[in-house]
Amino acid sequence: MGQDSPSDKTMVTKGRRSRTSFTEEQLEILVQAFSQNPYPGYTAKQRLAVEINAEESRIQIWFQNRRARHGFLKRPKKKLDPSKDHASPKEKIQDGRDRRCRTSYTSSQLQTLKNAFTENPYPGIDSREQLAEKIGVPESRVQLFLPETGMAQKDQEMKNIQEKTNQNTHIAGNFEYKSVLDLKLYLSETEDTVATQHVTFSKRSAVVASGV
Amino acid sequence: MGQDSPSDKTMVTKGRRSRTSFTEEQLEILVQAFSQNPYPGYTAKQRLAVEINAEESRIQIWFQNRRARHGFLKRPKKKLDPSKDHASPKEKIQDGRDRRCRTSYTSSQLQTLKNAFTENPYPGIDSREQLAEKIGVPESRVQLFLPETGMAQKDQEMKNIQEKTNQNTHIAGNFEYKSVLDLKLYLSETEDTVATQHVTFSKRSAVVASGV
DNA sequence: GCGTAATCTAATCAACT
DNA sequence: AGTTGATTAGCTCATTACGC
DNA sequence: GCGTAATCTAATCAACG
DNA sequence: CGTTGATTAGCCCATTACGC
Repeated sequence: MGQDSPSDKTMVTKGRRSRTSFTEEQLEILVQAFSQNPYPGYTAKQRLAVEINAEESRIQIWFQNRRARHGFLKRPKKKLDPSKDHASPKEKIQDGRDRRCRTSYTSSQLQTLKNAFTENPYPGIDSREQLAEKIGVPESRVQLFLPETGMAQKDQEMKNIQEKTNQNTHIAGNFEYKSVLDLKLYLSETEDTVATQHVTFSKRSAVVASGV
Repeated sequence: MGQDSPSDKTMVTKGRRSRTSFTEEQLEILVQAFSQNPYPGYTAKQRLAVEINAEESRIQIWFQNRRARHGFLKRPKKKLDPSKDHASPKEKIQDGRDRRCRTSYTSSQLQTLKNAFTENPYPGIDSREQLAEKIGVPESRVQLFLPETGMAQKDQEMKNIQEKTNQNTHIAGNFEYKSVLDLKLYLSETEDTVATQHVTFSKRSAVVASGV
């Protein structure tokens, strides 16, 4: 899905944010911070933002790109380096648990956002800042709002539920079931009597390993 | 749900269509037509509209109000008066089968309508005519569009599906099931062996009458 | 607990040098 | 043309975790 | 066949005489 | 203030029937 006609691309890509260029000193600080922790929390990013005089969202993007391009893929599940110092237990844990506070939108704000979304799902930077000004929300939040929630979400959800309802039937024991959820119920009801069944249960598929 | 504060009512009821007043002769013709057929088809209404020089939608409303207020409730299912003439079989059947052609909306028109709807679910006559002009559709269609389709519909649909998914569990045989659909499957699988079960199956509930 | 904002990865687009 | 900031998709909605 | 525009009823709002 | 045109809801989406 790479090469489309350039016409629709111009629709999509009009008015993007002007490219930020960091100075030498700014980059120095960023690289230094990255080497210490490629996954800074919100406060860390905020601190950096103040330190180098940039928006926090730009720093967010910088870290994302840096992570994607300078190795360091696969975010460590908990802490990847237990050999390091673990002296101050409170100072070290700035890894995952520190993020921007959830912004909650009033219904009128949601209205405005949804309307803007239906009119143009890919607003340029100017439209976004206009919106941000209008509803009193940082532009970075407006930018991230659209894919997150709103109508498209609802459409998708509906489609999924539809498909889930029309899901292929599964076989368990002597019976046929339509929904994985019900299969689970059935198995949990019978697992005392038929204890040797091995069931792999994921969100969307269930496989019965052994027969009755 | 009758008496709310008058404030929101003014929001809802601002800018309604100016009250049409029919002349004596117009009323005479309308009453005459009503006595012949209280449920005129589209062509009949159109004919009347030309005859008395009024919009077809106004005539529609007039007939609705007349039906509601001058007896004649309970629309006959097929034809309520078989004792009458049945000589010309083609001329008589102008009852239900003659209606305005479906207007189909382009996606851009739908966009405009939906946006207008989310901005203001109850537009006044002026907003409606503005919209109608903008998208090239009769105002009467714009007026009727909003409750018909659009977003609200989708919301309702989702809510229903949600409820269907979270339906109460049912008991059949020794097992517990979550979905009525699955209950149906189960029963159909076992109905040879347990043939005396009586099942009432509707869209939303299934009741097992007899035990195993 | 559910809803959903925040966050993430992978891929691509595009401005600047 | 390479570098790198910005944007987009994420397809049985990506994953996580927090506010209400 | 499904999606949905057209149509309907019952109730209420509200302008005009 | 009654008559009557206009509007709104229709609560497990009001019902009907037509276009695609």
